[in-house]
Amino acid sequence: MTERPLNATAASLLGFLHDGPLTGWDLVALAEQRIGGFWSLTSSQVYRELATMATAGLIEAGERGRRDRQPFKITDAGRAAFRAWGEREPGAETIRFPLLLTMVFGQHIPREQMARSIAAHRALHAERLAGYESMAATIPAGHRAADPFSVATLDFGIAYERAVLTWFDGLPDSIVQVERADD
Amino acid sequence: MTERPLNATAASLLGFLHDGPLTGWDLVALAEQRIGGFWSLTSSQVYRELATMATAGLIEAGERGRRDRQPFKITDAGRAAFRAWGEREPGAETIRFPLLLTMVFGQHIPREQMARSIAAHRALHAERLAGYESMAATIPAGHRAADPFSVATLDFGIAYERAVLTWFDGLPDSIVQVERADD
DNA sequence: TGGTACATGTAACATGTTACATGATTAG
DNA sequence: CTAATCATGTAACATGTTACATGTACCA
Repeated sequence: MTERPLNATAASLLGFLHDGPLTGWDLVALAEQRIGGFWSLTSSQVYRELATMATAGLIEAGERGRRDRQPFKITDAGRAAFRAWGEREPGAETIRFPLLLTMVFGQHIPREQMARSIAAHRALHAERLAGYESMAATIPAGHRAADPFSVATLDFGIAYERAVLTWFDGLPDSIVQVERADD
Repeated sequence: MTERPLNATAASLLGFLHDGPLTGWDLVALAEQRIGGFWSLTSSQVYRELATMATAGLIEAGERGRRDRQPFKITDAGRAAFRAWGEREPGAETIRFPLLLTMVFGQHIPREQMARSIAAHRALHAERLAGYESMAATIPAGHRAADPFSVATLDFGIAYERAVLTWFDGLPDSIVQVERADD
C-alpha cells in the first residue's frame, strides 16, 4: 500500500477503462485516437503499465479471448487511484520541438536543408489540421454540449495547428527561401 | 568510432559551445533562456551529457577556474557530430499536456478542481506570453534581420501562447464555470 | 560570520524508445 | 497456402527526474 502516485500515462489507461474492459491493443488504438495529439505512448509502455497496475491491484485481467486478447477491468482500487490522480494539480506541459532546436542553431546548419525540413513539417501540420477539422465537422450539434471535454481537446488541437501554420507562413524569406541555381 | 548519433539535448549543448567554451552551469542557464520554451533539460542531464561527450572526444575540459568552474570547449569531432545532427531530418514534436489529459477524462473529475486548474494554467500562460512579448519588444529593429533564427523561435513562443490563451478563453461555461454557493 | 547564490556532481529510479520474438486469425 | 494484420510481450537501452551531497565565494 501507500503506492506512489500514478503517472499520467497509467492514469490515462485507467481513465479509458472506466467505460469498460479493454485489451492492451485496444488501449493503444484508443489512446492514439483520443489523446495522441497531446500525449504519446507506445504499445511497449502500455503493456508494461498494465502489468504493473495488475500487480498493484488497480486492474484485473479477464479471460483471454480470440487471438489471445486479454481484457483488463478497472477495480475499485483503480478507480480510487484514478480519482487521486485527478485531484492533483496537473503539471505544466512540456513541448519538445526538434525543428525549433535546429532553427536556433540555424546559422550553423545548411540553409537548404533547413528550408526542406520546414516545408516538410509545414505539410505535416497542414495535414493534421485538416484531420482535426474534418473530425470537428462530424460532431453532431447536440454533442458539443453533451461532451464538452472531448470537444475542448479537439479544439485545442485545431487552435494549436492553426497557430503553427500561421507561424510557418510568417517565417522570413531569409530562412525559408532557398536560392535555386537555374537548373 | 561510429558512435551512435547525438541526441537532441547533447546536440543543443554542442550548438551553444560553437560560440566559445562554457561550463555546465552556464549551459544550463543559457539553455533555459534560449530554448527553455520548447526544450527542457535539467542540470543533472547536462553534466551527464558533458561527461559522455568528453569521453567521446566531442568536447574538451579546460582548466578549472574560480569556484571549480570547468569550461568545456567543442572539438573538431564535436563540430562534425553537430553537423551530422543538423543534417538529419528533425523529428516531429512531442507535446505532453497533463491538463488536457485531465480534461479528456473530465467527466470523472470534480468540476471545481478542474476549473481551478484551468484558471491556474491560464494565468501561467498569460505570464509566459507577457515575458515573450517583452523580450520581443526589446529586439533592436536591425536585429530582426541579423538573427532571424532566434527571432523566429521567439515568434513561435508568442504564437503558441496566444493560441493557448485564446483557446482557454473560448472554453464553454460548462467546463470553466464553478457554481458557487452564496457564501 | 552567516546566509545566499554559485557550481559540480552522484545515485536511484521512472519513463520512454527501439528492436525483436512469438503466435493466432483472417483474407485472398 | 501465404501474406497481412492482429495481439502480446520481453529485453536492452536511452533519456528524464528527483533527491541529495559537497564545497566555494560573495555580500550584508
